[in-house]
Amino acid sequence: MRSPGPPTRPPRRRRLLAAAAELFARWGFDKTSLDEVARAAGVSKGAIYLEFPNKDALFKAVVYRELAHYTRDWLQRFERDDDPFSFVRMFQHSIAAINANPFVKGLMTRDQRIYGSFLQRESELFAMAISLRAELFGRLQELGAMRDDIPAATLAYLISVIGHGLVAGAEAIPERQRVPFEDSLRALGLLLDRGLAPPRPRNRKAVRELLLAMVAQAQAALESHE
Amino acid sequence: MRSPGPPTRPPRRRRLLAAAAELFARWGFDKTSLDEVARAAGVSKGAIYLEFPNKDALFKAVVYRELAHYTRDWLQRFERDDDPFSFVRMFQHSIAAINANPFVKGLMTRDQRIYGSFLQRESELFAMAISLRAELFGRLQELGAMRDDIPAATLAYLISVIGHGLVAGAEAIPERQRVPFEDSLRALGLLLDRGLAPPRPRNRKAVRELLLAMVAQAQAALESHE
DNA sequence: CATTGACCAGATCAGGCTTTTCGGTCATAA
DNA sequence: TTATGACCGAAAAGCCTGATCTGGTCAATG
Repeated sequence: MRSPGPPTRPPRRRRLLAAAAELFARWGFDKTSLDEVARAAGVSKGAIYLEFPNKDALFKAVVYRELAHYTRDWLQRFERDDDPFSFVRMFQHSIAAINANPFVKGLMTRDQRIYGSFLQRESELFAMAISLRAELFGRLQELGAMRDDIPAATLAYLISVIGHGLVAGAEAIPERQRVPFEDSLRALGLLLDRGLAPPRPRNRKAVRELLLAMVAQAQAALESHE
Repeated sequence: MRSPGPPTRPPRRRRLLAAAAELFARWGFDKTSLDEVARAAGVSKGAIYLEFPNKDALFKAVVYRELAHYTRDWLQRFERDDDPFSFVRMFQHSIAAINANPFVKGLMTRDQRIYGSFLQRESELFAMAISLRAELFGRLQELGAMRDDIPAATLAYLISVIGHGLVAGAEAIPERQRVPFEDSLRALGLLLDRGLAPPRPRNRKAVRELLLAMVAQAQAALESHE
């Protein structure tokens, strides 16, 4: 028996994904050619088509890979944190992890430079980010860990656009008045900590456990996806 | 004696500003020619240069005019509201008014379609929006109407990028998952209402008065600017 | 003296053409 | 059977040239 997932995960596929991730991150979807990817991965161009049906699929696989990385990053930041649970930390870690990953950041801000023409064709990826968040919030509400007088879907949407503003908006603000990313992140955390808190707080330890479990589960799902 | 402000406010200038506002809003800075503006205003092209030193100045004057309109709009929404004071209302009104004015909305989101090449040259306008907000927040903090454990400047920045996310981010979210603007606005209001509240709330009536006075003052300043 | 609009120079655009690039295929090689 | 890379067609990128547009000026007008 083997761990679940498609038949085999040939190393060639990993090398292709790694090479593609690097090139896509640097040059973007449109300006990265499959010839370059093949060369960087040390295989022939034809080999790409033995692993992926087309360029879009390769790119999407890279994004899934990066989403898994992001989730793992988030999880690690969370676990390293001794605070049992608070929205401050949850969002600080989440948005810091988003900001650290160009693909996830680009996904959130619809960065034309990275996603290029892929943007017009694909919407599944964009939808996923929000529904994952909505699901998480719904669970937190059920658990009494988050205010429930606002629908989870609305909160998920709101947090998404706020995150968008935080990572994209920074560039829209004149340098002189910009606030260091960490400062704005902490301030947002403080804001949400109060803004999202339930009327009477629950067992924070249990919430932390649930949260970690959910994130780990999402990460596993993303990784199996490749 | 005459009300303060530059010497005279010839009607020609008003007509030019009105015509320019309409054309710029429809076609954007780059694709609106001064010939068209002159024709729409019923004056000659040369007359534009008797009022404004160049196209940039005309455009900037239009933006100031629109900022004054926006502030008046905000003020009216506020006054029509019987709730003495709450951040819910304050931000709902503010962002609703922003969203209703293409120039202010475009200023906030750095809309290339309206601001075009003007964007690269100008930063003063962008800076102003934030510093006005920072000043307002500072006063609210002094008055004990807003939490003061976060610097006013940081809060102003944060609210700005959140607003950016709210009006710009909407377009970045797949239709299917989008939440009606009013819903997200109300949710944000609820969030900030708790998130920004001071430890012990003050006289809300007084806060409302102060706020109205400050906004009115800002509006007057903008209007005198033309 | 206030106002006009013909005029200018520089930038932009249109379009027709050639060259290059690139996703995807498949006969061939190992 | 697995993997390669030369090859294909379509699309994009350059490129050139002439036409057009447009911000800004200023002699002429009333």
